[in-house]
Amino acid sequence: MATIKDVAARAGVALGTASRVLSGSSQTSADSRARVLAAAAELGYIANGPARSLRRARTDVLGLLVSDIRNPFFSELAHAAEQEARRHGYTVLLANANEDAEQADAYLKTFAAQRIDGLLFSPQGTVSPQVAATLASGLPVVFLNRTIEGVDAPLYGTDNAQGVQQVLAWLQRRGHRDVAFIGGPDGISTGAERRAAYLAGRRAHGISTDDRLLDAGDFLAGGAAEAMCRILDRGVTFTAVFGANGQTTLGAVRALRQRLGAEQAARIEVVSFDDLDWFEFASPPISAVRNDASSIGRLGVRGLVDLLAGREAPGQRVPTTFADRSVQGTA
Amino acid sequence: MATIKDVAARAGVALGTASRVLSGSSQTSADSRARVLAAAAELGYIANGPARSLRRARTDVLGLLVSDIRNPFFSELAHAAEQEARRHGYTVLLANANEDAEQADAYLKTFAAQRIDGLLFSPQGTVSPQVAATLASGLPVVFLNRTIEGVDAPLYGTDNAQGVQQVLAWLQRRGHRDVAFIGGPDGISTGAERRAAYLAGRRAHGISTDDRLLDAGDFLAGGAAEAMCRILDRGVTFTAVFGANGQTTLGAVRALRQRLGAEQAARIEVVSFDDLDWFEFASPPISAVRNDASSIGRLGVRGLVDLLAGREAPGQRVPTTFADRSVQGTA
DNA sequence: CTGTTAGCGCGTTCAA
DNA sequence: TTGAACGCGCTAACAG
Repeated sequence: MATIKDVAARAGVALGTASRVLSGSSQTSADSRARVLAAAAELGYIANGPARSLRRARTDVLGLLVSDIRNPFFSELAHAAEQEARRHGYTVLLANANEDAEQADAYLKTFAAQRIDGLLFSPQGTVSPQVAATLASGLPVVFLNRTIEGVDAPLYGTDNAQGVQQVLAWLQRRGHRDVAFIGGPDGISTGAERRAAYLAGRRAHGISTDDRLLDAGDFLAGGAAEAMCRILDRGVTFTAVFGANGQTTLGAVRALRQRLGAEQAARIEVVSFDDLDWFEFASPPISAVRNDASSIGRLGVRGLVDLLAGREAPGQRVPTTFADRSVQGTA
Repeated sequence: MATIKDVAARAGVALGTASRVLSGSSQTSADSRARVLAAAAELGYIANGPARSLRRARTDVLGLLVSDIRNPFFSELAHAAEQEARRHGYTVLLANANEDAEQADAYLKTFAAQRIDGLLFSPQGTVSPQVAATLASGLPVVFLNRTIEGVDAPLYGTDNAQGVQQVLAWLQRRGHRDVAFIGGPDGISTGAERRAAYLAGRRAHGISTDDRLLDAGDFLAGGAAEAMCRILDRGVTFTAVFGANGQTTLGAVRALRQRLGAEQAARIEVVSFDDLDWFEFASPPISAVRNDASSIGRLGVRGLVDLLAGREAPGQRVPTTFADRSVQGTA
């Protein structure tokens, strides 16, 4: 692979001149500029990133640590973040914690070794030693979607309170009184916020405050299905189910159909935080809070870029919209 | 951030000794080993990756370029690949071409700049100049799921012929004669292979050879919906639809329901290459070829690791299974 | 087994 | 504007 030395030799200039042309740092004569560029093109020169990083003490790489890349919310977020980062001249190193604090720690170490310039982080909720070390290191950090209590880093995430309000309003409009709520882990900020907003608002929207209708999973389909089963086992009746994220709703619907059969299950209306492709096909169709992953990813990157440029990054709550798919004439 | 020099000073040994202990290259005395390790722990030393890469002329980073990270098949594949790579001591740099050859080129350039050690590649089908340069550079490459005609690199992918056979057998068992087929781009190897297998096998399975029942999209929901509409517009009747990948099936179902309404659409059976979470909830449920993304990702990484170690990597077709969800008593 | 030293490729400083 | 020289942090080669 050609080095800058090869380029300089071919262009008949000194190494320094070639470097100046290629990294555009200072003025060069039109003549040497042209010759260096031509030589570089002929040789297919691509600067050696590690060498450049070593010298400049920055990598132009941002780390993105998400909790579960198979969750469509995060894969869309990752996609948007990547696009936005590229626009600002950064490469994204994507890591998937797989909802597992140990893996998150391992990746944070990898990020540190790679000397990323900044971190986009969707945390598990716990402050492990590695997380603490990362935060203490002075690395610019932005939280995406989830935050950690007491940590001073801007959060770019969904307006959970607003989303839950939309669900509550919908439940009331649909006349539901007995509603099963399947939340997420309380240690994850989105889980806690959505649960808190639901508990705070249910009475005012005419919804039963019977806590036997409440349970929580792990924000994955499996744990949510178990939670749904526990509620069913308690023998309280309900006419609607509210799943606190997309995977949770998936698990809940699965459990309902398995336990009650498709026909009985279809008598229960389902509403979800997070909108998924197939909700329109469910019977009955599932209404949902649209959680704008793209915007969160994009804004998060912009915030981090601001931080890196020494500017302020205040964080931001992204508004939700509600997709009402309830069928006319039923209630 | 602490350097190896700091560690050596603190441990009271020379730089080289610290390096030997920390990278475990050669034998060191138990004493210096203990002292270096202690010093490193106290300082929270993490080796500078770029510097190490520069010196060793390798990065221990693998590039993974997928065509669409928002496609669940690829997000699962990426997840599995990442896990497997980690087991072998590699970090994965994930890039998303977004089904766009230009973006793919941009990422290949980034990979080259980062000096990745090897590439896992799910190509668009076209050999752009950048793809050609990458292949010509001698970088070890493995294709995942898709290949490029005439390029000599091992492919780890689905056994498309087998999968299509399973669909054909199912269609025959269900007594379908008039089947609409929505394929993918012919330039993508999976699109071409699935289409070829379908065309080759349909007559033997008692399926109409009327080519008005054939169309193709872009392997995304939007293009597939358009293809479905074109078939509907031709006015030929059919009792089943076969979507050549998951997103295609999604688009097809959407189009059917929009054009025919949910009730009429429910009279048409749908079968898919790729299995998605929600197929069990569709009415009627959608049967599907299970496409083992995890295995493909895992095997691909192993193949690339073999290549990097100077061993052979023959490539492999991963067998499919079929999820028959057809409802008893109907046909 | 350990200390010393060269140099990976690059950007930047200092002189000219 | 340009050339020459230095050093980023690390590993490997060599000498002891």
